[in-house]
Amino acid sequence: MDIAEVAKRSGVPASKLRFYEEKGLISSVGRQGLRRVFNADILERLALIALGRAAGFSLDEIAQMIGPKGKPNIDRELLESKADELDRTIQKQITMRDGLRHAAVCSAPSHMECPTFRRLLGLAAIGELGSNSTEKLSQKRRSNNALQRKNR
Amino acid sequence: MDIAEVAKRSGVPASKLRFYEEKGLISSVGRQGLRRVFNADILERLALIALGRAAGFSLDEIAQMIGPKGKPNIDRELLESKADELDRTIQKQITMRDGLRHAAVCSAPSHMECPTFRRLLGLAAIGELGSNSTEKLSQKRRSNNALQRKNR
DNA sequence: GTACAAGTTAAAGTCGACTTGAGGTCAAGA
DNA sequence: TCTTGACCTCAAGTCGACTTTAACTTGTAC
Repeated sequence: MDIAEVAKRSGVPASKLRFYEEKGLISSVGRQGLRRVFNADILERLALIALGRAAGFSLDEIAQMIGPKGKPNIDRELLESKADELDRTIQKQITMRDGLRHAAVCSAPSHMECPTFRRLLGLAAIGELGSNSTEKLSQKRRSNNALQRKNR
Repeated sequence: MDIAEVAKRSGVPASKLRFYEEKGLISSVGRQGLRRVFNADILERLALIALGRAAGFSLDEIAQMIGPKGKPNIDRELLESKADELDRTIQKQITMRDGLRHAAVCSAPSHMECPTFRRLLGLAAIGELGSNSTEKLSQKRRSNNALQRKNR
């Protein structure tokens, strides 16, 4: 298959395929002249990548998990910790969803007078909703970078 | 209160406060020399902003909702549609979480041989997990921008 | 009265995941 | 033979939400 065929079959734009190849997430079996030639199993691999993204993994994490080629070595511990993270996110979102739902039908003259809304506001104020561990990580990475820049 | 005080009380860094002011999300009551002076109600406003962010609103959306000053005019329809969106996200995440959880304990020799995992893979392949309406919107905005650039 | 910590601005940088653009190569069809 | 049009590479741009940096200005404590 050439890149256009893969794009069509998978719904993934060619630019993204090239990008993924550059990142080492996928690879072509060879070239016909300049043109990449892909094996059919690329489709499953792309699905795997999409799944990883949907689960909240970064491309780098996915690259680690599925390796440069062959069958993925997915660590069960990693899966569980991602599931846990997802679960925490879900709980927060449920809180938010219910809060929003209530606020939408609440009879209080202004949202500010609704106790439910105010409780939510309180949670938001102490950072109890928002920012999960992934975000904190990239936050940390950022400051580490800053630190390293400083120490040079 | 000066900016440091607000930062301390709210946990929001001064740089973010200046940024929010620039964006019109908050405003200081005046200046002492160069220095911004904030009224105490800034704290509630910041909580409101944090809440909006946690609910998945962009800063621009929040700006629209809470207006340049005074009490927010939050549209109930908007709240409901955000709640619905959140709900769809939650459903997908529950699917993912359960899938991950299962994969983590699945006895199949490789994840690829596990029907549950493969079902998930199938969903990912057709884009059924991933990308919610918000992402699609910014996607659309991006292409609109590209279009406009082209048409200039 | 002077040093200095803490404020100020405007511009540039960061992060991840891509997309876009410019300029080049090449096989196939008219 | 010549022209497309699909592919190629590499660099630069995009998006949102901030942070960082550089170059000032000030209120305040000594």
